[in-house]
Amino acid sequence: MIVTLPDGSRKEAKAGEHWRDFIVREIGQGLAKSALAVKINDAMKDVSSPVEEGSLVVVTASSPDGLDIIRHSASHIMADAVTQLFPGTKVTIGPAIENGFYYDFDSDHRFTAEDLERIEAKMAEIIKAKQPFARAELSADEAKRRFAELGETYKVEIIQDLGAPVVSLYTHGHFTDLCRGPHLPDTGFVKAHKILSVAGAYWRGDSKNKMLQRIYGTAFADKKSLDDHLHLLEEARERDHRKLGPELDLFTMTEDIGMGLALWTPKGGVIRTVIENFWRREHYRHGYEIVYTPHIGRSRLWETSGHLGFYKGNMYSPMDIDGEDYYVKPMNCPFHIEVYRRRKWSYREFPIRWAELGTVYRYELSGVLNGLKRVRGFTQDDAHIFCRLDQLHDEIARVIDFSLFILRAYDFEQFKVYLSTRPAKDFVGDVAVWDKAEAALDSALKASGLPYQINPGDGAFYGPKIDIAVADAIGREWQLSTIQVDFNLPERFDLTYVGSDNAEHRPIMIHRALMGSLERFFGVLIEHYKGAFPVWLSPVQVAVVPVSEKHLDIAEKLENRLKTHNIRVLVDRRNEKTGYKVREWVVAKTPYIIVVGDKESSLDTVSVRLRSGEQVDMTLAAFEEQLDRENRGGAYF
RNA sequence: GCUAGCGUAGCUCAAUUGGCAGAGCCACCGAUUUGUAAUCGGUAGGUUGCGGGUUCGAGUCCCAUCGCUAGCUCCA
Repeated sequence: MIVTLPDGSRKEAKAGEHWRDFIVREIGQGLAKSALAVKINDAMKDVSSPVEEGSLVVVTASSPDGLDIIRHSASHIMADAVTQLFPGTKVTIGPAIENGFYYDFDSDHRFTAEDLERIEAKMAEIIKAKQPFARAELSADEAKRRFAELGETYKVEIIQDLGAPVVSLYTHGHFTDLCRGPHLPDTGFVKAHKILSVAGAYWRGDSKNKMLQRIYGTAFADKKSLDDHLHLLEEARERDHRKLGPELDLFTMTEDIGMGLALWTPKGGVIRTVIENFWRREHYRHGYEIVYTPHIGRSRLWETSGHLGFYKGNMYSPMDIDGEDYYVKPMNCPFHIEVYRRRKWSYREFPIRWAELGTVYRYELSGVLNGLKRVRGFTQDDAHIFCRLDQLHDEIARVIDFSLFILRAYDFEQFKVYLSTRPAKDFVGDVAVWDKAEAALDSALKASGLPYQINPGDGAFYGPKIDIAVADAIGREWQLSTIQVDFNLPERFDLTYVGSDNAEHRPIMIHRALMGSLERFFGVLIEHYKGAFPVWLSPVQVAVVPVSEKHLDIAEKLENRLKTHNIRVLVDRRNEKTGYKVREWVVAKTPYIIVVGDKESSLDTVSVRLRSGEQVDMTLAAFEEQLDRENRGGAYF
């Protein structure tokens, strides 16, 4: 029996022996010890499973596959611990997930924070005992009988639904679970684990089913990786825009206004003003025109657009105006289309690019609302491009470039791009047009030089789309830009243009948003910058702290001088000690704090305190030059 | 929407088994004239989210409601 290793070497395996023995003999003791599982012909198997012919990859903790196995095994260990500590608990499913694992339990007992600690400790015992994971295969009927005897009704249901004649069970210690595997050689391979939280989850994710208790945990190959991960969680907590936003007085939400509706405070307003001005300036520069449209429209509009058919669940009830139903807009597109429909268009005028910071309202389930990241009222940095099919490639390429330009301005450096293609069924438009559009998106992406991933069948029913996600300062991914081709609305609204052949043709529409929504983008920015906005975005760029009342004159002189540079500068006139005032501006994450006293009477040099806490004396001229640069010339305020 | 947890002054938090709602910061007033992360003293601030109920007595227990937080298939 021939086994091919990743380096291409071919080894002889003895029929009947287990992978562990093979690895010890043919590869080495070291790898045998760190082997968590094997991947034979791309199928994951236990190290204790019999050898097979094919190409072998030994899975260790350093691979994502290995980490998944550690976590999956950890979820079994957790289920073991929970059933030991809380007899009568029914187990359901417990997969490895992106940053850990979970297991869903059905129990009359409500798991508390203290319970989680006990579970974690019990798991440590099981891990210390190095109990081997043993695989057994048996008939589905036999397995059903065994789980039924144990009262594990969910397992019986799962086996039923699987419909497979034979299923596999994994046992460690006295705990047996239905599982596809593979698993670690023994429980001791879980080197670091942590139980994180508990929350409700419906059986099979269906709200009609019973609510189970889902316990989340994570596991790693070593203590340091776990600690790093916990630090990341802590870091995320510190950056949380829901904490920083009100703390830095950037935005607020009130019970009286309603959930999911944000208020931008004056300081947040400064940031938004800069973001919007930058956006407007760059849109004009990039060949867009800006339009403004109202917040409501007659039901007839939304019938034509199809929103009342397929989007009604996200729209608010209509209001009656003179006996007519009007709807608050959940999207801007029908309005831009009406702008288009006001007259005839020639192919010579294409492409047409219309942008709007359009405020929309969408019903979202109360439970999914989340700070600024998921709200019910928000402003999209929306635009619609009307073009011909042959212009699609260039237009998409331009939008991608533009998107990256905008996002890079906010210090996002890493991007992930997703191309979603035609759904298998339930789509509008010709397949041939879809194919051409997808080819255009694909080649535009290739031209951008960005790596991208194709999500087959994930496109909207009306056209393929490109989504761009950024990685923030701590590596979390946020999908911001979306570029969607639309074959549907031009059809529904019977949009036309006159071609060179003097005949009428159907334009293609592109919907796109670069930041997504200003609210969500702001939330992401707060976390990305940890509230320490770069100078051009900072609400207060320079705080001038006079040492005493005697120095108010010189402070105001400095203030006026900086104002001529369009700098947002404030003099702290309060009757407090210097240290007190400095502290407050530091806490507010002000980029520059300048203390002025007797030493600065001439203002030739100023004493500048940087965010780092470093204090530098520099000439006023040099400081102004630096500010101008960092403030992008004050062009956006 | 559903499940669980949580709502005390603008903020951060106290308040024994049900037994007089309190502190610091912030704000305001006064003193102080200050040199790079908190000067001192005083004053004000509350129908304990809102509404019911149990009780001699409710921040505490019960019901309802509003809001916040976590989660609600990444399928054995």
